Amino acid sequence: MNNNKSYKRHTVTAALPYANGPIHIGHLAGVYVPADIYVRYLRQKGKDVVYICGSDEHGVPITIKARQENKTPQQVVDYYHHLIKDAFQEFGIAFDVYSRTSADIHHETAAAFFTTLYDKGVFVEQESEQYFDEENQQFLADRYITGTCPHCGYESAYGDQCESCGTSLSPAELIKPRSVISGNSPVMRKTRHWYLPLDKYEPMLREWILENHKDDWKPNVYGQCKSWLDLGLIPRGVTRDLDWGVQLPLEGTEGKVLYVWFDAPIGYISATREWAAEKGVDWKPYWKSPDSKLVHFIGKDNIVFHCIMFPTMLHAEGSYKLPDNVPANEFLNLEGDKISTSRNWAVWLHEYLQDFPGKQDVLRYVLCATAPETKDNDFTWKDFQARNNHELLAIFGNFVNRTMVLTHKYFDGRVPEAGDMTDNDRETLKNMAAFPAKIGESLELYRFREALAEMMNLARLGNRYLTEEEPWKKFKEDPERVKTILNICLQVCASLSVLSGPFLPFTAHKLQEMLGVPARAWDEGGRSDLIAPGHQLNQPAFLFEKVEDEQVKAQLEKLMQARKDNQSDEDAKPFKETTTFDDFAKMDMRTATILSAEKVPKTKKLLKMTLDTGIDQRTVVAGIAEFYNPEEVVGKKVVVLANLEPRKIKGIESQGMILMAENPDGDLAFVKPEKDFENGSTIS
RNA sequence: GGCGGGGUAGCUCAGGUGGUUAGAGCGUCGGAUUCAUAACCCGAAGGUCACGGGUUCAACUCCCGUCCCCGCUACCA
Repeated sequence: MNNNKSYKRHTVTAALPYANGPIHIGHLAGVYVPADIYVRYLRQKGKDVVYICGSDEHGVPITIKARQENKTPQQVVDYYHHLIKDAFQEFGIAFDVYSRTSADIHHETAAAFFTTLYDKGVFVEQESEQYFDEENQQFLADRYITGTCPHCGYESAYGDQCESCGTSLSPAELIKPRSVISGNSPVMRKTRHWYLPLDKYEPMLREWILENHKDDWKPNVYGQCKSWLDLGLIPRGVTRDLDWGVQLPLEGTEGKVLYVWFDAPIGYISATREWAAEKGVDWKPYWKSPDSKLVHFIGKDNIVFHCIMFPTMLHAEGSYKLPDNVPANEFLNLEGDKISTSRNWAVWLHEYLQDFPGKQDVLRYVLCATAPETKDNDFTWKDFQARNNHELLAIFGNFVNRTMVLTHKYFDGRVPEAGDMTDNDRETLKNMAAFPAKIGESLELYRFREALAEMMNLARLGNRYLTEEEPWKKFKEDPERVKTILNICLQVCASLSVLSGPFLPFTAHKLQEMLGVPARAWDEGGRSDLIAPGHQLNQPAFLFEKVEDEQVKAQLEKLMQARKDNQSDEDAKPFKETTTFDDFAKMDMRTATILSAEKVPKTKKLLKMTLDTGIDQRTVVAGIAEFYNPEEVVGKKVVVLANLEPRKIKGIESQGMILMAENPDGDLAFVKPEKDFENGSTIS
């Protein structure tokens, strides 16, 4: 049913990297390495395939970064676009096109896409109130508003999230909001936006995903989609008030752009158009013809966009086909911790290429072997070393080297002719012939780890055969026999040079040069006549070198340094701005005793408590349930901010706030008077 | 709290419409070997398949409950 043979062409996309930082091993293992292996395999199968990627260059974070660095957004994306593009290229990720969303062709494509949907009446138009900076005459995106976090009191919280306590916010919740641009307090003003009514397309999505792709999508992808569909979809805004991005192609909408999640996936289409124009072919069949297979490689954080929103857009547009598969991977950790750009806890591709020149294939191998296909996985440098030294080098490299050295020693590097075959010879050749189909099957099911292990089994087959036949013992009495043995070993080497291609392109090429054989199609990989008798081999050279302990140690030290730098940053949480005595005096803080406490149902963090303040009894809700059980809290002496404006939380009115101390690890502890004062005592 | 994914040998992972001794690679130990980058090859040890119930002639595989990890989501005065 999903046999690749029934498809005329393949359109393969890899998630567009966001151009505000470099690429790290998590991106590679999750998306680019598997996608690259898949594409190289298809190409070797002789398929018509286009491999699409590019930089995602719009959105608010880039404009913020530009402002911080005193640059234009274009300068920021130019820098990262080239850094990313060059690193991919050097690493051997063989995109047919690596485009960018700031390119003209993308602006055109995305605007036209929007117009088509607009003309079809797909969108819902709605007015809402948003913060507006009067001095600069512009609406403020969530990230452009800063203010005091209502939760932790941090004074530089953003409109969408507080970076101090991690709470997600909406701009209206911020206390004392300020515009990041002018520093002024913004005002609420009406603005108009366009929404994609995902709810209307729910039946289509249900049938397409839940019924048609029950069996061929990965469980994590299918499950995530089902979860979204069962929760019920709601309209999603596709426009934003911002001056960086694709302008809305409508009259009177200056200052409005497409929201990035609408804009970015269209980037796949724009990139395809760019490629097609250069090549002089028609791009449309790659996206619109039912006999094209469309596959999106992404990480698990992108599932909803690629399985729900983008397909809805394509469907609503009307002339596109929907993706055939979205093989999303889980996440890769590094030395036991989450990879984090802001904490600099990562192995950056451009740094790896510097530290390990010429070792692209080693990283490709390790990342494929430990790819988080079914669950999160951990990358460690020790594992990197072991896989290089004990697998790539000891099994693959060593087999090739043994064969080459023996052939040079006994036959001056000329391929000997095979004579009469023994059972073992025939068995070995028969086994070898099965590899292209076996590996290919795994690849077509997106089981890259399995496929890689199978490829290595071919090298194992060679090693076993060579050891069993012991040509170094037989050469004196029976040189004719040795000719046959080495001929067979060389055929295995030649097969390896074909079948390792998708996984280890640099190594495959090097091996082909060493053997003096051309690149071959995938299905020729198991043949026993890939290298002809009498053919002169080149000198043997090592395919892989040992990774030494010192190199591993250096990488680990680099990471430890990052961790150290990071910790010292965190410990030094800066003081807040100076406040006035008058402001302080406005706060009425009292000692109180907790009379009763219970967990608020259906929440993880909330505790509902009754306090005796000495003056009254009141209800307070606090987010401390992760640190205190209701039972252990009762009877505790606490300090409460008693004149804080009451607020409803989960339907319960909270009349005040209990003062808590928080350490750098995020642990909470009650603040309480040192002596056991009666309830209602004032704090000043 | 709701939802999704996952918890299988020291490590990284396969597996199964329920059925003889639960698999692989790496690591460890032993043997054999010397063509090879002390590598290859052979063999062994290692697992109450997270935990507790249930269904069954039979469960790691199905059902119920619990715990732990990751993600999405709600919540945090």
